[in-house]
Amino acid sequence: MTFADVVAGSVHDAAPALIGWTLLVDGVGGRIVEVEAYEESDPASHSFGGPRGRNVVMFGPPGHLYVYRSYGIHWCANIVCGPAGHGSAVLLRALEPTHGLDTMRARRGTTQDRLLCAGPGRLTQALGITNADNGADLRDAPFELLPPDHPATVARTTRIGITKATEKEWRYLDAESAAVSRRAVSRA
DNA sequence: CAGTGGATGCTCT
DNA sequence: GAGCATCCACTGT
Repeated sequence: MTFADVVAGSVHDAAPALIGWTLLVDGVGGRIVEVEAYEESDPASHSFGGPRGRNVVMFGPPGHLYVYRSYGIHWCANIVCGPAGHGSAVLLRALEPTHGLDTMRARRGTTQDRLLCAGPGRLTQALGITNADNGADLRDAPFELLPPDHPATVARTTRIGITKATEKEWRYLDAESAAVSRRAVSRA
């Protein structure tokens, strides 16, 4: 199963299948341990209501990056999934840091390795992903995607930080990783 | 530990 | 002008 095959499928198949892949930007990054799925029919999704403004990348080909600014401060990164034109994407919420730890510590200004990539805003800061990467093809440099070296135990919960469609269990995480932004058991 | 509020910019399902 | 797919510093137990 190549990365292109994974992201070409339905976002609901692609999201859990992406857990365990390693994402690197210029050789810096880690193992994907937490994602959320968004699609066009989903009121919580930026693609809800069709292609307009910032969301046009979500309706493009799969395997590209969709980057947006969150709360005026942070960048958040998504991988476009599904057949082109479907407006679905997977939000990257947490990585387990494996490559270029010193670079990530410097960018994040912290020595707390547990929080280096635990959260969508932290992750983009650690990898140096910004608006300039919006629409980039993840098959091209400086990006690299490496397949899982061991199978992950994938857990499923409701999504974090949204106010619409909060009942959908479209958040997927590695149940055994300590690098996730919030544990599977912590429920409101 | 938990809970609260400020920072900050883009979109307007 | 309001609301937001967030994070951090601060407060009070």
